[in-house]
Amino acid sequence: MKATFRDVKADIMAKITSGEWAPGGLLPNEMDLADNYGCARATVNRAMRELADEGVIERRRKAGTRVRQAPLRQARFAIPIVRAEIEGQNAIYRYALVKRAVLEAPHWLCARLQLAQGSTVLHLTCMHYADGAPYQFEDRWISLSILPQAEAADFSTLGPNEWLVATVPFSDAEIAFSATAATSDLADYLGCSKGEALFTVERSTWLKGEAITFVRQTFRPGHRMTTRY
Amino acid sequence: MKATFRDVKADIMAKITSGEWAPGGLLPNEMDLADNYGCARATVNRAMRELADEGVIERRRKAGTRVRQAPLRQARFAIPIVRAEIEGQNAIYRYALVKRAVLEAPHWLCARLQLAQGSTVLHLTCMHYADGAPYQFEDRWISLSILPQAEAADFSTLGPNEWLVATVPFSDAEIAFSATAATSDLADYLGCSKGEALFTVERSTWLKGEAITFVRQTFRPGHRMTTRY
DNA sequence: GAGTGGTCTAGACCACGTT
DNA sequence: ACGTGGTCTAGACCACTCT
Repeated sequence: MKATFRDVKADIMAKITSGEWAPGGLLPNEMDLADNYGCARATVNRAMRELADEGVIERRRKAGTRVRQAPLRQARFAIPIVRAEIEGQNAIYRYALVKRAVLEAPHWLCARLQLAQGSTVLHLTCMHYADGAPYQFEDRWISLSILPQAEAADFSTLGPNEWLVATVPFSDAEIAFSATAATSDLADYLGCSKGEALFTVERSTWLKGEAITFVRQTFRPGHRMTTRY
Repeated sequence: MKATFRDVKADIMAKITSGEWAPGGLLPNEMDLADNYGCARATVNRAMRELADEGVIERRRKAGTRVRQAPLRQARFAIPIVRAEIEGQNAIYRYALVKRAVLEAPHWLCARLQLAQGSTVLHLTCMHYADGAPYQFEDRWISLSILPQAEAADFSTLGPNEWLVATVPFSDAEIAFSATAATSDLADYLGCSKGEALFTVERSTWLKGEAITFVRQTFRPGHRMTTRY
């Protein structure tokens, strides 16, 4: 009758959902729980650490472990490459480069990315299609001071999204979701009416504190981003 | 000079970002790494397990550990209570119950929640204000077969959001983000123009497989949901 | 069959924060 | 000062899966 850390986790969770351990309530310490479950303290520790990560309980040295008053509800989102997202829906993916320009970073971009005024950036606008229908409009800005090789890259067949993931696989990012009304340009590209409500994702990316890229992705009308938790 | 699991994690991460261990590449096994770092295998194991959780590496018994080809980019979102969200911005929160009705669940709701046809539900519509200005419109449906006590609850001062979190603290949920155009009703409640683009969150919640509630939260124009990862 | 990661143990020491 | 969680160790056995 040896308990695994999953058993312990499930049992603690059950005692919380059943109300036996109420929000704000103090749980037994790790040693006592280990005795009760007949397992090592490390096993209880792992179970409780994961529950704390998930926002179910709160742990403080000396003060002990408590059930969170307002359980942290949190969701995890996969941030997919557009190609993978479309192909995952069994649709045919097509990519097109709309515009490419090298220019001095506009002020709003410098502010967003904490980029030095006067930096040179690569500005790309692209379209992504699913089964021939407009799927996403991508407005991409890449810092050429950090990624000078982007200027030589061929974005006519490979999207900047994929190029960046291959070139700078790991980075810090800030992501924002919102709803925006279609401008007439966007309406043309996405084949919708001007003013329609469009789901928008904006992402700023840094590598070791240096700004890499900013992107605004605007989806066709009706797009939904979904997850479970 | 013994390495902690954080040291090991950071060093592995550095070797990956520097390109020493390329995407798809095989990493040394846990025993060898433990020897190199001069620590126990369990320490290496924890470091690598966390990196695997974060989507940086992929581990398979016997096949070993590899750097992910396409690193899983994932973001975590806190799903806040509206009150906390508003008060966190140092704004004054105000809540108002707009409508309350007990009725038979409409078909679309039964489909969404896998709810039995003919179930009785409580339908609430509410407004949330920040510093007196419309912030969010809440369209809430609660299953009375699972939560009969909701019928007696007083939602005139406490929002269903908070009541539910207190009553059913833990549950499974599906969440979807999208953009919708303001109907004339919504425009009136949120003080915006009809047709404006509004950020919308829909959430369906189950407890042990039983449908509890469905909610559609529509935010005032310009609302952004932000996170880092 | 054999090599890898997955997990558990019993013990130890440490860091932190409450008291 | 003291009790709690945080982490590490050295060893062990197991589960999976590749060959």
